[in-house]
This record gives sequence, C-alpha cells and structure tokens, in this order.
Amino acid sequence: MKKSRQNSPALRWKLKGYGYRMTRGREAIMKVLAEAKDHLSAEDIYIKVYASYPSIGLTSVYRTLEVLVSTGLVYKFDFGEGRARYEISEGPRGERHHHHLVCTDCGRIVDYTDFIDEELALLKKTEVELSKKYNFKIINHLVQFYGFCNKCRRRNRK
Amino acid sequence: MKKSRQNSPALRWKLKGYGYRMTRGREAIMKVLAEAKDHLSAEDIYIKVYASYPSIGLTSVYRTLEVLVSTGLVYKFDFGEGRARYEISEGPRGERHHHHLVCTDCGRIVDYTDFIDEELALLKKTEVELSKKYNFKIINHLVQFYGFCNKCRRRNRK
DNA sequence: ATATCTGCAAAGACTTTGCATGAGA
DNA sequence: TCTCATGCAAAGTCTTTGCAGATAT
Repeated sequence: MKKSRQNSPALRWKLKGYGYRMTRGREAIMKVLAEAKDHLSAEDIYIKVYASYPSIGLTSVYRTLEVLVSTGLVYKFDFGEGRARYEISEGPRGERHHHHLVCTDCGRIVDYTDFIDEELALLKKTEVELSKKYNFKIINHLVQFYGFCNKCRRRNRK
Repeated sequence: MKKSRQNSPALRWKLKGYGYRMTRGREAIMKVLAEAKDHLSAEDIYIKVYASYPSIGLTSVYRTLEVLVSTGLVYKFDFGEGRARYEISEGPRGERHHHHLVCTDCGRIVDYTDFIDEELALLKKTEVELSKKYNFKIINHLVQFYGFCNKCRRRNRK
C-alpha cells in the first residue's frame, strides 16, 4: 500500500473537519506534502502538483498552505533563504517529529531525531512553566541549530 | 554611564577586527541595536538612525545588518511576519541570551530567560552529539515557542 | 443553490543590485 | 591615495489581493 493512500484520506478528513471543502487542488497539495521527503517551498509544491494537475495555480498553493498551517496540519519554516518551506506535521509528539540542523553557508538541512526524547521532555516542562508565567497557550515549538556542514567547513576553513 | 557608551566601542572594535571600516552610519546602526529593547526590523533601525543621522540610506542598513549577522555580532530572526527582525548578540551564553515565545495571532514576542540554564545545558549536550554525528560545526541555536497570548486567546476563545 | 474556492493578472512588501560619488585608514 | 562604503533608483523575489468564473456540498 502506498504512503499516499494512507495519509491523504486522513488529512482529507481532518481538513473537512475544520469546515473546509476538499477540492482536487487541495488534495493534490496534501498528497505532495504527505509524500515529500524534503522541506518544500511553495513553488516546489506547485511544480510537483502541476505534473499531475496542470490547472493548479500558484495562488492556490499559497492559499492552501495558509489553511494547512493555520490548522496545524503543516509546519511552515524559515531557513533564512528568503522563502518559506513547508513540511507535513504529525504534532510535536508524532513519530516523525524532528528538529533541524541548518548549514548557514550552503543551506543544507539535516532533520535529526537523535536525543529528541530528552529534548521534548525538557521542552514540555519549559512549556508548562512558560504557559503559566506568561499566560500563553503554547501550540508548538521550533528548535534549530545553525552552523557549517562538513563540506562548507572544509571549503572555507571554518 | 549610558549603555551605549559601554556597548558601542566594544562592537566598534569587533567590527574593525573583522576587517571592516567603521563609518558614521555603521556606528549609528550598532548604537541603535545596542540600545534596543525590542527586536527591530531593518526599517525600524533605519527610522531610528535617521533621527540623528538623516543621510543614512535603507540600503546601508541592510548591508550593515548583513555584515553584523555574518560576523555573529547580531542575530537575525523571522517571527513569521514576512520581514526579518534583528537583535544584538551576546553569544549563546551571554548575559542577556534568551529564547522567544511568539503569539502567532498578534505577533507579540516575549523574551524569556527562565529555565534558560537547564535548556542551555541540554542544548549544549545535544550540540556536541550532533556535531559529531553529522559533522557540523555548530555556531548557534534557535528555540522558539509558538502559541496564543492571553489577549488573543480570550478574543478568539482559543 | 450558494457559499467557497480557483486561476489569472496585478499589486504589495521586503530585500538586493548597479553604479557613480563619497569617505575611512 | 586608494580601496571600501554609501545613497539612490531600479530591479528582483516571494507572497498577497481583486475579481469574475468554476466547483463542492
């Protein structure tokens, strides 16, 4: 059974649960996100969807992403490239939940899940305390490390 | 003694140490950053500098910020507003080092230093392990929590 | 049937670039 | 002096908006 067959209906149901209509474009976008291995930009998604559904418009990609991000189904990231990147969410405790290592030189991104349990435990604890102290309802967190990857370090003697 | 008198010369020295020339514009920008309580956008900085040095150009602000960020003297943040915000750096172990709590509704940002020690200890440990495993030279990290602040939660019943 | 959603074109917003002039060391 | 930095204007990118037509429920 293909991944898309597992994920799309679930996402589909979720979006409808939020009161949104399910359209061919939205479904295609969600499928691309569900199957993506990388962090895709809006244009990346547009191109991928276009291949199987050429009547898609870039505007719809942006609008759908806005909806998906606002419902928490998708994460939006900024890796300092001047464009946003998107990634399907499985919640901060989901199986594929990870944090990022970003090379500030070439933009390479490593998803890491090592030590995630310990990190998440501390983040959860911090979250509880911060919620109380600052009266925030915390929904999500972002953890990224920045530095130079192997190649860039060698190339620049960093 | 004013804060600016403490910080500007230090920053000044540092920039020169990287081989850059110290100009009136750069000094003014650094002074504004050193005295800032908030996270300033390029335009915020431009406006503040303009008040005392009207021959400043927005382009120079961008160019100076690029230099300052590349040397690590200033942090660049994205809080999801479509524009970058800048903040003076004292390094990840500096006295004023903090993490952020971001309201995704109104954009309000809280700098918190609570529990920072424990967080930093774990981050440091993670950093060491990640460096080893992925061959990265880690320079910096970013930790942000996203959610709804008190006001927005009430307003929207979140 | 009708409230939503869509694509297209245009606008908007932030940031970067080209180039001649000006200024630091 | 001579390289580096600056301002201005223009261009470049990504993203959002207006609107008439199409679509999901």
